[in-house]
Amino acid sequence: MKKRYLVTAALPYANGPLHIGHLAGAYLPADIYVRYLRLMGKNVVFVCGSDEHGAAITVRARKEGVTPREIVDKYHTSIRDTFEKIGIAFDIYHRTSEPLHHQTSQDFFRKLLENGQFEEKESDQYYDEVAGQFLADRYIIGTCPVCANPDAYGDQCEKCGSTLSPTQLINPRSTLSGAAPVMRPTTHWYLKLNEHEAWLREWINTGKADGRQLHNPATWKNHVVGQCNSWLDQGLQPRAMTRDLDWGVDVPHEIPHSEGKKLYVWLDAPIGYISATKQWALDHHTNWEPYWKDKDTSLIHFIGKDNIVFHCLIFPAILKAHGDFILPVNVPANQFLNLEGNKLSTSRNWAVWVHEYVAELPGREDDLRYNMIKNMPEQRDSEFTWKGFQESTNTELVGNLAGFVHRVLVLMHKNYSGVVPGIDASREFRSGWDAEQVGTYDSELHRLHLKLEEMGREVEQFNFREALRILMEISSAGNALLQFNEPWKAIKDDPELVKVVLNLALQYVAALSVALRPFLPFAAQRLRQMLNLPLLNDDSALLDIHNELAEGNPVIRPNHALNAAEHLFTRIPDEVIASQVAKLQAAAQANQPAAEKTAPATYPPMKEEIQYDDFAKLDIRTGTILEASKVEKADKLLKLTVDLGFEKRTIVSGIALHFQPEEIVGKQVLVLANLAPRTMRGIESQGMILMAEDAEGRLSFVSPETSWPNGWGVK
RNA sequence: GGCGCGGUAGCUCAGCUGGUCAGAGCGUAUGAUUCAUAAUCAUAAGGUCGGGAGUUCAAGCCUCCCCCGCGCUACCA
Repeated sequence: MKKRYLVTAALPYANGPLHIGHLAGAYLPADIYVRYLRLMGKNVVFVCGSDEHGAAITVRARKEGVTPREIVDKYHTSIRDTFEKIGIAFDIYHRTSEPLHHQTSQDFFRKLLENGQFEEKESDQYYDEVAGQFLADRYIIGTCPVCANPDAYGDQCEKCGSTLSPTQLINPRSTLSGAAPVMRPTTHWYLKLNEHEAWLREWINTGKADGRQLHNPATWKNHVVGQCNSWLDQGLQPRAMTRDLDWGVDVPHEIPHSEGKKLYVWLDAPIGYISATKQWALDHHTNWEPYWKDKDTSLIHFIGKDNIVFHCLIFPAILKAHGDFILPVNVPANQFLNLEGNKLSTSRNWAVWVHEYVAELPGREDDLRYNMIKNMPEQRDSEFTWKGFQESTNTELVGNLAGFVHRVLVLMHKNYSGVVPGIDASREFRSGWDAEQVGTYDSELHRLHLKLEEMGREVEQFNFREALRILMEISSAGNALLQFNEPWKAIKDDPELVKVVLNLALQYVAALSVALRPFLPFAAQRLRQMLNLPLLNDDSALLDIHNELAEGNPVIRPNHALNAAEHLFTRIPDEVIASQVAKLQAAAQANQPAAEKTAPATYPPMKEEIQYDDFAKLDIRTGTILEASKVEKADKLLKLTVDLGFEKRTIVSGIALHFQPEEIVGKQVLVLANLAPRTMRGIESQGMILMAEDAEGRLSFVSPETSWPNGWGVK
């Protein structure tokens, strides 16, 4: 067992609020894990913070007519408060705009440079000649090559979610000036990731690095290892660690060619974990370094699956390249959470926003946490539905758990005025775990202990759904214990039985008041209050219970006075669910027409003026498609044979997503006939078919109005 | 097209290196019960473990082919 733990949760990007997908993906599992470790008396630091740099934030700022600073301040505050309200208990929630972070990142850059980890390379990037600056991917918009959305960004299309590069965009234009950008050379520092490939492969697959066993790869999730190997097998390439950005951490100024260059996200965001730890250490007058550099520290990154490669390959490479840092022992990435059958989408407003949830359903933080843990996407994508949320709350939390707690407390007050009775330990009764079995107080306490241990093992293996299920089993067994022994009847003629049974049931409740804290921290405190036990802080309360149970001691001693019974959870009425569903749909619909309305307004800008001679260079001919077939191994390409009258041409055209080969045979088309041949997928294309494209990205052939002879010119 | 991860009872999901692995929770049905928020407890339902072929004494779990979902990636003049 390691001496200390450092747990990180992915830094939220400060250009929008938090939704339930973020929660289920990274923050909730991290929070459960950390709270559990604390209850077990472990030394653990849990860090997170806002990722506040990058072009998306400046784009948003310009759109809203404010400064980037105002954007990140707004969302940093909102996200931080939302985490607090939903009970995510970071030791520190830092931010990457802090000077401490800038220094930390720059120091990393200097160290990597010093270690010879970079190569300076020139590449061509889009440049806006009107605005006079290089364009971040996010500053370039154009038509998405996948879904034909005319307003896709250079890094991603928000309509279809495709990851893009600016050169893939059709008709790219600058968001700064509207001008068509031009390619221009620029210099950047590239991390020689290729040199790290070999050890990364070994480390990922065997857990060994530099001959030392650092982790057991069998404990890593399949999809994490799989995704890494997929990358490794394709060969790691040097990756640019700097960009031409205007909002971020400067490349240290003393370094030549650093003007205008910022550290790219790889050398910015993950280092935020380190600067957060530094700030935490400053605040607590302690040293941050053991948490990042001591072999006896377990470093664990909680992230969503979109972050696997960053955290399992690139960041470890950076840490190793630096030289002094430890590597993560696990990166338990979750998959994605869907909402009511569709992917969560910030831009389409298909989401449950956490800040709205906590405002609209106050006091129901744990209801949400419970349902999200129950459906946590641990191994595969999973689904949140309002109906399911209502069901899990009403049946499992209210019916099973709160019902159990309430009936125990009520029976305690009815029979013993709320004072825990002493018991006859030799008295036998029917076990709540099995109606056929006879149990004693000691044997049943022992069984409780085993269950708690079982739960703990699951948490340690990041199986949070299973861990929570085991706790609910304790509640069910408690209910069964009451059911089988019927204390409400036995009180008349067998009072000793009632004492044992109720005392035992109360031990279950008391154990749950601690064990539930990682999952349902608010309910756990309510329960403590009801039991008249001290509220939990982050001491080793669960470890203490383990120790007591191991000795055969109860969790609550006789003569302890309980507080009044209350409802731990309340039912969610149908109206609440109906209004949430309606709200979700209204938001989605409001968003739909808006997209259509704005679309026609964004015609591609006019290209620069040309002379007749330029036009005259184009040799456009009429032709007829004779044959058409799909190109092997290409989704978008059709191989066409076109009759130009005087000859037949083979033309490869990227229209396969729009037309079936059969339906276009015989079609009359216009062909740009003197375009230089180009080979695609091994086929030489001898020309280009002219197509019209609309705002939706639909394509139409451009043809003569009526049947027309092949091979004649167009002017 | 390539690669990765998935496709298990109505729903949401567990099933590690092949041999009590055919499971859990919810929903449903029937019965029991009334201390408890129309809560609880018991029992049941017969799911060809995406489809097909193969390896093996034995396969959700291994191999091959195919289909579907998600992610990454290639092609788009």
